[in-house]
Amino acid sequence: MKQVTIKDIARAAGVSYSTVSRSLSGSSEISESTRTRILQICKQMNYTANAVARSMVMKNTKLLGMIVTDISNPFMSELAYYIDSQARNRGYNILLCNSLRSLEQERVLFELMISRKVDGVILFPAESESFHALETLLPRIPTIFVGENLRDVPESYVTVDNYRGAYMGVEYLYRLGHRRILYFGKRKGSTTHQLRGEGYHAACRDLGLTPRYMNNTFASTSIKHGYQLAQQLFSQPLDVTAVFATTDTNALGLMQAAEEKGIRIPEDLSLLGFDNIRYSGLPRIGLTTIEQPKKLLASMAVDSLLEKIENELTGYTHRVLTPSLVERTTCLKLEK
Amino acid sequence: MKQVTIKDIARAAGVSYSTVSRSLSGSSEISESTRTRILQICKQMNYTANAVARSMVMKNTKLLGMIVTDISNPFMSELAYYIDSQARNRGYNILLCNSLRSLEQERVLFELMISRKVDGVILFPAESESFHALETLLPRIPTIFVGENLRDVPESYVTVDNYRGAYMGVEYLYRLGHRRILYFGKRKGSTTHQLRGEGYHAACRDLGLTPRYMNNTFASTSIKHGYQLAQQLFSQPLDVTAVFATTDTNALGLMQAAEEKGIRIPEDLSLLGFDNIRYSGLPRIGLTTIEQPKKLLASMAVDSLLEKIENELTGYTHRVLTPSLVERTTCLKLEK
DNA sequence: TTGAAAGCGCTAACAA
DNA sequence: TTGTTAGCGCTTTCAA
Repeated sequence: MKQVTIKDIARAAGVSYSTVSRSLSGSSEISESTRTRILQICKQMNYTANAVARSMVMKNTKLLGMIVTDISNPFMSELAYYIDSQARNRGYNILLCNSLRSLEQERVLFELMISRKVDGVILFPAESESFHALETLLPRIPTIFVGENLRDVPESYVTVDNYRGAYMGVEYLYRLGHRRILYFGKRKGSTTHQLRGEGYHAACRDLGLTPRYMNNTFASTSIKHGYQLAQQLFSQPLDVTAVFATTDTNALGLMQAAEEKGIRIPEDLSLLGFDNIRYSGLPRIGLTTIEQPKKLLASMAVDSLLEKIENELTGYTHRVLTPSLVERTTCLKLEK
Repeated sequence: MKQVTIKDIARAAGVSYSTVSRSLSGSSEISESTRTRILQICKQMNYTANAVARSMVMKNTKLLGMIVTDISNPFMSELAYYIDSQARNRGYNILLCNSLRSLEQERVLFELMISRKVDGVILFPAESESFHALETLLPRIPTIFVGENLRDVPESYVTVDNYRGAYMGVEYLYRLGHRRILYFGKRKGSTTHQLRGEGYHAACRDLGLTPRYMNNTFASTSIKHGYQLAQQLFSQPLDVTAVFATTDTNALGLMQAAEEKGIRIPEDLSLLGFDNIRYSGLPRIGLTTIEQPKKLLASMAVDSLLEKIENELTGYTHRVLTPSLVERTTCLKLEK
């Protein structure tokens, strides 16, 4: 598996290795004849440029670090797909890591990215504290936060307008005739979820409804935790007609608990989610939900980051996209 | 963002840079006193080793290329999660790419991996032809194929015993009393699916059943294609009591079509899948299926690959794991 | 125990 | 248009 280098090509072609380099880089002043001749020899000798060596001198790697909390989460993996394709179009590849929602892991990984000299990092923050935990490291490498509102934090991010999304959700349920709407799974430690809660609250206020919460005491909004939380909810009589779940995964957990309790959705209880993960569109599930535009989120993340990298931009940008409602079958219109 | 290098540290410490290098690499002969002194200075000056430069001289990158067909596919993303965690434990990181099931893309990506000097590649083949398409490139970099039987191909792979899994599935349905079992979604161009088909066929033969096929004419076994295929199936009277779908995603598509047609699962029709993707365990879905042990598959893939890399092993290994049945709610026991 | 120096494969400034 | 040379940041002989 001996590596064919530029020198071997130079020797074979009887030229200096800068000539070979020039032929390969396409640009530069060089005669068309030697150029094609050398390219031919490269092909014959099975030469493949060494990207590591090039990185060394070019001072870039054409690599983007992507730190997700968990790639097996459908929201992340869908975003990851779009990010990869967008990045590749622009000549970059993705170095993938999972932080497991641990601030400590996240920090280790971020340092790894610095060490590996990636050109930039796309970060799905482990928590709302991620910014502060990484603050000293951030100036060392262009970074964009994705999917989490960071409020007034001085670093770039792209996210959905969670406040607005929640507000829209309540309005929708209101229009269907619902007046007693529970906000299910409100979770601490995430600005995203805080904003969703605030949007819900504001809509209730504006529409004259009484806000009702069922807080999530668990660390995450997984299906399992939604299920456990819903078991608590269903252990006493229901006094609401609709539930607005803070995430689709939480909603799915609730659905499962409802099934077991014989509570029919939407006949007995309407259910609205948030995120529109792929699961939600599945047959038999058909979860009505507030959608995060994942493809757009991904391409904005890549664009913003590359803008920073390629134009050596300092400062930061905040991009906030408007979510939309995806109507499926879990919300019932109440007859008067 | 000026980069602090080993030279800066050396200058600050008043030693040569080989001394600094030795302090960092941990090993080597060096006095404990200077070692700690230098480490201190590194910390003070915020030094982070340049992994690219190290790769240059060490002739390894501690990077594993991972080429998947589509990371948003739940089977892949789950496997990717385990692979990352396993690789990281062993000091490697993952370079992620999506081939989109295109042989041509796959080849481009494989060459990219060579160029980037990853230490090895984990490949989820685009097709059964992947091996031949990459054959000339394979000797240049340690590679392991994952999730696809390649039969007698002289390259390492780890996969599940698809033949056996399908056989087990038929046996299970037989035990429940089913005698007319349709194999749904048989697809060309993939050894995996061919083997599943053969397992089904063999089981039918051994149990005295008549094999019945509904072939997949589409390129993939997605939910959507399963749905379309099932629409065809349901356009004429059903003469089977159970359907064995070639993948869970296909089964999910069929489920949707059944729902629309008013065909109840499992009351009117039993349904068995293959893969056990996460979707399948969801409430309301509860798909009974043949499970691929994803965590095990992932760790075997990493282990086999690292063995090849670190021991500079030549030759190849084939590892075939036995799948297992996961019983949920889509298969009905027929009363005599 | 430490330092000097070569070299990994490449690009680019400068000369010819 | 081409060749010569320095150097990217690091590890590792070899010598002191």
